[in-house]
Amino acid sequence: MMRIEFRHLRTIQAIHETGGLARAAEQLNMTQSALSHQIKGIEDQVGVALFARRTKPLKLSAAGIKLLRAAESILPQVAALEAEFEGLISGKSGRMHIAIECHACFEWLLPVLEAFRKAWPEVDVDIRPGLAFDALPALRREDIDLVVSSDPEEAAQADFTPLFDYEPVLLASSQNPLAEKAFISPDDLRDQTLITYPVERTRLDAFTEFLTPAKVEPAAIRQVELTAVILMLVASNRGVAVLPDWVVRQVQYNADYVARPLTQHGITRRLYAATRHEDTQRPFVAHLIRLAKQEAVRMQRVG
Amino acid sequence: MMRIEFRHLRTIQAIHETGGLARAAEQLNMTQSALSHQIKGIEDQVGVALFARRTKPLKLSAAGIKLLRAAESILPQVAALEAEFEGLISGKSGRMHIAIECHACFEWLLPVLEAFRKAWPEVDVDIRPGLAFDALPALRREDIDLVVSSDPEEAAQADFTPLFDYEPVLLASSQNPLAEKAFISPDDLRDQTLITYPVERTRLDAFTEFLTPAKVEPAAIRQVELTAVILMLVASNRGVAVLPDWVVRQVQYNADYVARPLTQHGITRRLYAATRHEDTQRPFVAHLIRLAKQEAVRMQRVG
DNA sequence: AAGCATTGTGAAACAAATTCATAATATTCA
DNA sequence: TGAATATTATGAATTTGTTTCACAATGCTT
Repeated sequence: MMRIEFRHLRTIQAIHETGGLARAAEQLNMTQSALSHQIKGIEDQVGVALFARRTKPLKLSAAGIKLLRAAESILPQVAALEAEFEGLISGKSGRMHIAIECHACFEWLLPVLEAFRKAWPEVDVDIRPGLAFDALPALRREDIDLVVSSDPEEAAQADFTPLFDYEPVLLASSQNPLAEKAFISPDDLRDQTLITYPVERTRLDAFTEFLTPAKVEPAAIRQVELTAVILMLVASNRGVAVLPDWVVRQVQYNADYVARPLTQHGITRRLYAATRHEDTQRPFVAHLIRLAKQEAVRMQRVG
Repeated sequence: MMRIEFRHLRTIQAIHETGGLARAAEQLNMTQSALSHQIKGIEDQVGVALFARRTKPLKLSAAGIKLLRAAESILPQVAALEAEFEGLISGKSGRMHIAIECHACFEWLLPVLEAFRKAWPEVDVDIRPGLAFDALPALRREDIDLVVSSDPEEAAQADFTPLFDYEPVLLASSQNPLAEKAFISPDDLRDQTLITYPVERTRLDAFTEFLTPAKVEPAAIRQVELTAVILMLVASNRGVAVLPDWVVRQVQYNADYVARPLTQHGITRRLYAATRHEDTQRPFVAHLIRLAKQEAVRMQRVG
């Protein structure tokens, strides 16, 4: 059982254009006989005559005209699709869905994406919230294409490209007694309210790098979504927070805060872009990572 | 070299709907293996991965989604086309392009077509002017589907179905001397201006049935397109005309005209519907002819 | 009516899609 | 983690569909 196929649409269009089987056949690189068989094929299948047969230069019948109209509407759609695929192959277009484990990174990432969109207008860019946890498996299964993370995992078959180093620092109101100290020790937080983003402890530098190793628990924990709100709460001395130095630096003009290193010599963390191995070298992926690094440098200078 | 085919569109849609090769295969009455080969086929052809392969219930990739979108747009168009063909096959739809050799028939045909359009809304109805001459060859080559004619030709392989008989009569102003006569002889027109439709003499009853056999030429001939204008000119005694009795009857309430038979016993002509032999029995063709006869009967009663 | 241009046809050759059987791989659950 | 289960992949054989070749048939032109 033969159905209408693209071949038939191309054939009917070619016959109409050239006004004859033989010429159409030439245009399609086939024999005239093939086209004759082909037409007979669909006519038998759909049960209507596509051409007026009494006339010699074959002429479209009413049904044939309907088919031609369909061809004229459908074939360009397919051509457009193939052009899109062409873009995917040549690397001009693609998808760049990003997950950020580092909660504060949102503000840094936005200008990066803005620049990226200008350079790669055909790439479909998005930040996927909600999968900050389990981002690496999602990366592997192609739910997303890039993860901003500070925990490179050997196991995950992904490339971790370093973006920039930062220092998690303690941010406290200048009214807070801790403002007196030159640096902060874990014990200093026993009687403090710690304000964090609403994510697991294992994703928070304050715990993974500082409190948990020292087995110290703060007096209270308060979870807040927005960086701006955290800063407000700290300013009014309702708690202290651990944030990347560059976040702090961007608000330091405000005298209500003080920033202090964690431990005597401070802690240094490194942020990575995790990508699937086969993607890392793709032009627009590499470009996004480059832009991200540049933005990081610019950001460090703000201080 | 394999191209994108409808089969691929149906496949990707089915896989998306059912969420798996095996289930999609069942829906399409194929084996899972066939689908696996099939998608491998297009992927090789278009050069992009349509599915994320690391995951087990196969999931569409960015390119796959584009293909799915195309499928969702294209497949309904094809379905609609096939439905149209279905209509053509079942005889509910079709084309009914009509040529009228008989110039006066226009007014009689219009109400017929009005009724016909209501009964067969899916049939594409039209009156094709301009090919009043050579209408029978056009019928044979399927340029048109029905010819209203009063000259059945044996040669033309067409069916001539009688519609109704009429009598061409002479129409003259009541001021005209001919109004005194009980019937008209060819010689009576020697000193008259004859008003006719602008077509060849061989298509005018006045010549073919009356003047030409008698080798009589009127004093002058004036050609006018519209029946209403002919009537007006006759009323103001600017000439005489030969028109079918039923045309005359429709205006006879107007005392300015008189109608007189041609020759002592009058001339009788018969109008036919010519159709291609293979079409004559098609339901909507037969119906149109029936409607035409009915309208003719109704029209004769007006007098 | 003859000649030319065009379309149609059947058999053979060719190309492609599908199946069968089974392997490989991912996911789930204990 | 490993066994069980579900899902997809693969190769060879088979089936199905398409194209070609050679020539027949038909319509068109003069």
